Amino acid sequence: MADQTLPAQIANQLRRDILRGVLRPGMSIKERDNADKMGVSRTPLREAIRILATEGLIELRPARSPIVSIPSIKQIADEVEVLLAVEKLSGELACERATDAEVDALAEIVQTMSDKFDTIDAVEMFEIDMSFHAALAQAAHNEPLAEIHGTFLSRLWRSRFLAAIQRRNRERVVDHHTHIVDALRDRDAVAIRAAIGVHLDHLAEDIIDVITQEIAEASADADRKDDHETTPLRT
Amino acid sequence: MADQTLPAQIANQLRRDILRGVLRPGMSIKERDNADKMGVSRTPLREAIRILATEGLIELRPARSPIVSIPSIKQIADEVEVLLAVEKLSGELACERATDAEVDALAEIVQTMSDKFDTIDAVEMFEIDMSFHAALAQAAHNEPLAEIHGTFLSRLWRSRFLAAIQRRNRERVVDHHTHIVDALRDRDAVAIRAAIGVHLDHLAEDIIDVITQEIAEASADADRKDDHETTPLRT
DNA sequence: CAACAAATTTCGGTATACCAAAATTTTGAC
DNA sequence: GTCAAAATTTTGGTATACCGAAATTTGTTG
Repeated sequence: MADQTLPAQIANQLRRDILRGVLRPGMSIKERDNADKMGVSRTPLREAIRILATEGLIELRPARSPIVSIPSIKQIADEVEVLLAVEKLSGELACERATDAEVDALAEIVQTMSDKFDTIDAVEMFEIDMSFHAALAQAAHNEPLAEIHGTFLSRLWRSRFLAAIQRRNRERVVDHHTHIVDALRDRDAVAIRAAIGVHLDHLAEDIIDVITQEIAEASADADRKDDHETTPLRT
Repeated sequence: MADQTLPAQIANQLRRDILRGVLRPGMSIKERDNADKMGVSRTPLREAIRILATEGLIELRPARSPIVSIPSIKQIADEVEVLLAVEKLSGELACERATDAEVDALAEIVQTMSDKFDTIDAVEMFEIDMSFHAALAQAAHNEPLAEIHGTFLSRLWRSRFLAAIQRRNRERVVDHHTHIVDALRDRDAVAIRAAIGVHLDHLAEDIIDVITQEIAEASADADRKDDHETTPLRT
């Protein structure tokens, strides 16, 4: 892990905190506080914040504290729309260009999913899911494509995660991925687009449900102090 | 123009220099030199470099000077592939969602293109072209989509520009755009995908030609000092 | 003259200092 | 007690200082 640059490491840490919900949407990320907390100076932390901003996890406001992004339903829907197109293209290109070894690697990941389904927790399952989609982008042999694919995956990470822990069932998680690999084995571009479409359409619905719920909760305690973990009592 | 942040302004300046060829592919961008030259400190210039790096115009190398990206043919082909998919999606969504006013605005741009074709230079024509594609992304009413569309447009800006000044003819520049607007007027998603496909397929060929040529030239004087405008004499 | 090694310079990465704009708190008037 | 205005603190933006790693130059040796 030490082979990454310091800003990248800091970004990883912050990303985890955001995605796991330690830093909740709307909270401000103060440069000094977080820099001190992590034992680094403001400079690399600042850079880390920019990284997460381009990933869409943090929202920069000129001359104000950056805040953890509060994705609207429309925004999430838009992002799913893009992810859908990007992943369909990846699948299509992978049908043309993937090596047999790469297809086997994808199949391996799905097998792992199936094997471990009942023994691991949602976070671990989710990380496997992420690795599957990353491997698919790799198999398309188009680096910039893999790059934006990664960007949108991480933008939707938290939403997907929240959706995943609610709608956890073997059929969705395993079968849909199996369909994708099967289509890839057959080098069937039409089938893979369809499989990915089904996969993400379901995802979109799940996400919308979860976010709608979260927004409802958020407006319930809208006046909480947003830079403290605990809600302080009013004196 | 003063309403932008300082790093953004610096990035704009550098971007222009790169796209116009003042900073040629392979040249190193030293923080101190450029900061002094532009009368700012290293901090905002550093940030500007990161911005351009995410746009793909600059390549960061750990512990080394960043260099102006030297896109390979494969890389450009990959980027065109992505741009194609992104713009097709934009067109499709625009067919569903564009307001009549937005369609009119697009048509207006094409009209301007046609009117001014014989009187303005390649750079100006190109900027109009860029504004057309940006407006199309806007009409799709999907902000993250417009964002990555912009990213890939700027990554391909220089290549497209080089291609444009070589293959300049009214039929390509005007007719193709007209087809796109017509399809949009008809709200015909299939037609607009086709029109965009034709447009960018031609573009891809042109770019490949130009870049092949540029690479050939570059290897001819491969040993030039890459951080000076003029080739210094060896003593 | 060539080649390798040591000294020097250059340069990116990080930390720190300073400033101006925002936000917050305090204070004073009504 | 309330509200507004002023003083204070907080915070992001920028400049500068410092460090260690790379690259370059210089010097030495065969």
